[in-house]
Amino acid sequence: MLKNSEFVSKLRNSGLRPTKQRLKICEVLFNRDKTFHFTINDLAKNISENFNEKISLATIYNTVHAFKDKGYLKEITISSDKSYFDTNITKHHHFYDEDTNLLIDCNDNEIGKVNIKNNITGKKMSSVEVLVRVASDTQNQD
Amino acid sequence: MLKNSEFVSKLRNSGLRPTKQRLKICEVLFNRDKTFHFTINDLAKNISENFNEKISLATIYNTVHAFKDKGYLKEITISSDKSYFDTNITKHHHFYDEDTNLLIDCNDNEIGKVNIKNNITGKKMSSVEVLVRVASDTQNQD
DNA sequence: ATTTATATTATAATCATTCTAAACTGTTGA
DNA sequence: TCAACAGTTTAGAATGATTATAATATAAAT
Repeated sequence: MLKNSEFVSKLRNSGLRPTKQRLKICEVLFNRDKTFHFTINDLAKNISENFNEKISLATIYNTVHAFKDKGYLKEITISSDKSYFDTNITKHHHFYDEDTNLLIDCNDNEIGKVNIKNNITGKKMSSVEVLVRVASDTQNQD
Repeated sequence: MLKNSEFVSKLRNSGLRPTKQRLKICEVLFNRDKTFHFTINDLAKNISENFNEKISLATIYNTVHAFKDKGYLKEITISSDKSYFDTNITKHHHFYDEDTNLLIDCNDNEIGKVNIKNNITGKKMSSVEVLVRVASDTQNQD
């Protein structure tokens, strides 16, 4: 639950001008109690349906990517045609419900630490992510 | 290292007619000692450069998807704009080298068993996959 | 052989994303 | 305060990967 002036400094601190559009997107994404997952399409729809001001689709793309680059969002790719963004930027894993197409964060008490015994020589690990796909017992068994 | 007659029965057994095009694609994908990763583009290029016969891009898409649906290939999505297919269909995890854009299979002795303590109620886990992104120490630290 | 279902093909259509370049806005500092 | 500049937004066009189309060809069944 951040307020407008905090978004202004957050943006300024990362070299992004606090424009009307970016502040609106901050409000939609970060002015909440809980983190959540969204697609670009979800976000565009949310803004156009719930607010009077219209933000161009190009700006939504630009802003989401800028926020991702600055580390305010994480991207989670489920399949070639489904990309989600996550406002939870801490290290965590996901369940993906194939019946509902919903992503669900894992708590640390749900998936234990992944034990990586050997890394590629000369490389640094930049992330370790687990995706557990789930589906109801009676379908999607393929 | 399978031979042509084996591909014919493999295809017939899964309800796919053993056409010239599918057999050629089988040969390119499965007539090898080691499994490997490829993109649709890699495969199309490989076929057009190394063989006289030309296979339509639509057929390559259709065939790769048919093979995936039948369980002869696994798809690995790295980001929204990069999708790889893997001829290794056993359960395993991956390293992704962000410098070279290369996928590397993990052996079981490189990543220990992922310990999932709680699944979503009423759901069956259909897959558990770990992706470890790596990059050289001197770049891609963001 | 003939028929029927399935597969291939070139090309067109689609759709998400990115590009473009003109108009606009935030910031700086005179 | 206000010009000047750099950064931002915008609508619409361009791109590019994937999928649809519908005519032709091929495999399998009768």
